[in-house]
Amino acid sequence: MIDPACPDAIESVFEILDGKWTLLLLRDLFNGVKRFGELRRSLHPISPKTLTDRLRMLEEHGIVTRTLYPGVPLHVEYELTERGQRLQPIFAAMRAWAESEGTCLNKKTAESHSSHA
Amino acid sequence: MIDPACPDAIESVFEILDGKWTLLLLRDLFNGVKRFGELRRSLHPISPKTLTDRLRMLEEHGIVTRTLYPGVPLHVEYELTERGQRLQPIFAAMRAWAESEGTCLNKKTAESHSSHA
DNA sequence: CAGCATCCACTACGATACTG
DNA sequence: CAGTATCGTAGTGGATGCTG
Repeated sequence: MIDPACPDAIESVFEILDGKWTLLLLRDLFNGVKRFGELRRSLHPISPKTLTDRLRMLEEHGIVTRTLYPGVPLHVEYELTERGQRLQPIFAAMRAWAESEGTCLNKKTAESHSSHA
Repeated sequence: MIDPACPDAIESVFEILDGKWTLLLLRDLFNGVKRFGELRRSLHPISPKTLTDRLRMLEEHGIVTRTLYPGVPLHVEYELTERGQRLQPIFAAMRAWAESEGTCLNKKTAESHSSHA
């Protein structure tokens, strides 16, 4: 049953989590304050454009805060808000499911060979 | 910290939930067995192509089963597997988050000044 | 009824180069 | 360091028409 007052609450949440690097990005931020370059290295082949896009989107949704420390060289820190921290149960539920299903579910569950990444 | 044995479990789950109508589709299926046309009407402006795509994807992931009842006219039923049913806690977590944040989070959080939470 | 085939529009993402 | 600007590409979803 869906709360009538909030019919597509789930979609709203999903909207926040959507995007190619969002989950990994949040995972990093759950571990504490991070700098732009730090995230970039951690997410490895992510482009600066995409990383910025994700960060801005999360900012708009009130999930992360951006803090600029003036000076040269630049220093910017990203940190989860309280609201962002509260997303953790969702991650926990996802992880729990994946683990309970065993085998980490290979991306190609129903096939023997993979062709899509 | 992430389970080292399953580093991107969350991504795997997200991969299943991804796609434009997946969440609403699953929401419908949580309510019981559904027929193609039934889902199509419920998801309203969804195209048959997309609905089929989602259904097939979920089938491949072992989330739903497709049952064909031969005869004319055709009769096909879709139903969640046990594996699919176990996704519910994830939905519950998402819904809980959205509701705890109040206001169902309008898609345009940052547009107007929603200083009141 | 329950799809499949085809074409098309859109947009998300990546690569690259440049700037305060 | 932390981005922005621009461009190109690939994938994703929609519209439509046809079929078992």
